[in-house]
Amino acid sequence: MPLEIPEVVISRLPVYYRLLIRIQAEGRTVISSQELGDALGVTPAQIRKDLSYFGRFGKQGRGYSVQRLTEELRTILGLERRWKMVLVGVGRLGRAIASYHGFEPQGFDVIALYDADQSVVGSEVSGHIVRDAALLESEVRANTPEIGVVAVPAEYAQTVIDTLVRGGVKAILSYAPRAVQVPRGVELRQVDPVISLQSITYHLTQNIDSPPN
Amino acid sequence: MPLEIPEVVISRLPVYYRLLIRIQAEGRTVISSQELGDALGVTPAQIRKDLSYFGRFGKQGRGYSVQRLTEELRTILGLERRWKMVLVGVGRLGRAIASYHGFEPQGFDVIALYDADQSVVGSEVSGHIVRDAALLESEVRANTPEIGVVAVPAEYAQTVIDTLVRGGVKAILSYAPRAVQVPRGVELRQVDPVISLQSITYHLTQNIDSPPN
DNA sequence: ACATGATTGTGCATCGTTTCTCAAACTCGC
DNA sequence: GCGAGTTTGAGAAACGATGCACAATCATGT
Repeated sequence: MPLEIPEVVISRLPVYYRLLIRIQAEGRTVISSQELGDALGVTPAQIRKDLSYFGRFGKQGRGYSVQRLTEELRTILGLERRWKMVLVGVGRLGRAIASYHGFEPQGFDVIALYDADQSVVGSEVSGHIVRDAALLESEVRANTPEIGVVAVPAEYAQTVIDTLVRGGVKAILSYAPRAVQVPRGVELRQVDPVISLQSITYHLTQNIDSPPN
Repeated sequence: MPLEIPEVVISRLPVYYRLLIRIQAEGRTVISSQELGDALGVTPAQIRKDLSYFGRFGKQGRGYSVQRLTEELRTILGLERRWKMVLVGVGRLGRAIASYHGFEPQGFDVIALYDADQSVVGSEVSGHIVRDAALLESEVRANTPEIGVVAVPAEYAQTVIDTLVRGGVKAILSYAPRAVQVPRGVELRQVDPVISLQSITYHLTQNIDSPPN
């Protein structure tokens, strides 16, 4: 809390956390920064420095207790509690997100689905009755989900995000294929495979028969 | 080609590109780095510096020709051609990816689907007959897709990626929820909404009643 | 033709991140 | 209990990215 922690550091913690969960499941009880680094393809120094922002969790000559470190990261990341999410947009993509089974085991619950299309409002999707997007702001205000997941067409994304923020949501996970803005104090993450692919193709285009150095 | 371009710069180009496509659709013909920066929430200097790695595309006193800049970025990013992808894993997630309509308009074609589960091999998914994952390496070698998309369970992801790489794929887009490694010369991008959410919750946990400064 | 105003491209300073390094602390075997 | 071997935590150096600031250039209107 005293020191300002770099955002890059925060973004790596979930990666460490997930690896530790797996290592724990494999039955290991102690692990060194060297081994962690090998498994992730990063330097051991980076892992030690990242962790040192939050405390002294290791033991010289020995390494880190897998259980202890897992618990520390869980606390640091706020993963000891469950988080409520609302999903806006139940088209093709929204339905896939709604039926994705990877959120719930990690503590993220989709509590409601919204769409502006009256022909899907009222229908059932993944165990939820789709609600009218016109109710979004007031219901967000009432039910206080922490996170809004946006899976609407690009042209509506900014408006939906503005509405979620007005309703009091403090974080947005956007799947919409366009740049959007959020006010200070609201967290934004964008999931966009096409953007990822388009930086891949830059490299594929360069390496026309120039092998790795 | 002479100078080494920072990876962060490359990763921003697709974002600029997409914005420019939209601006072009809106009918604008010229735009300044100031306006681009405003629309993306970054400084104009960053945009100018990023673009200056590749050439001098702007005009003092005027800005950038939207059409010219769009074309330049398309060339730089290698988006003038189409790219072949194979998708491995046609479970819940794989099916969603296979039926995602956002790849094809951007030049990315899924040419084949693979799965190791014999009960889905041979069935039709999104217009493709699912092929046996045992054939993956040889068929990749024969059909030379540039990109492998991986949507298999975490425990198989590394093996599948190794197979794709042996087959000659030069880039991997992994949706598997675990850290994986690729050899030098192979591009890797990971799509992982849960990891994104877990860095969000760090911030939500911090801001317990401490308003934005 | 010239003055005014706008905007680029880039050198440089600043800021942020990563890696190196090593003293201190610990383990383990004998 | 001691010595050899490990490994952490953190200061400092090295490296990398960002933003400032301004000369150079261009557009526009008079």
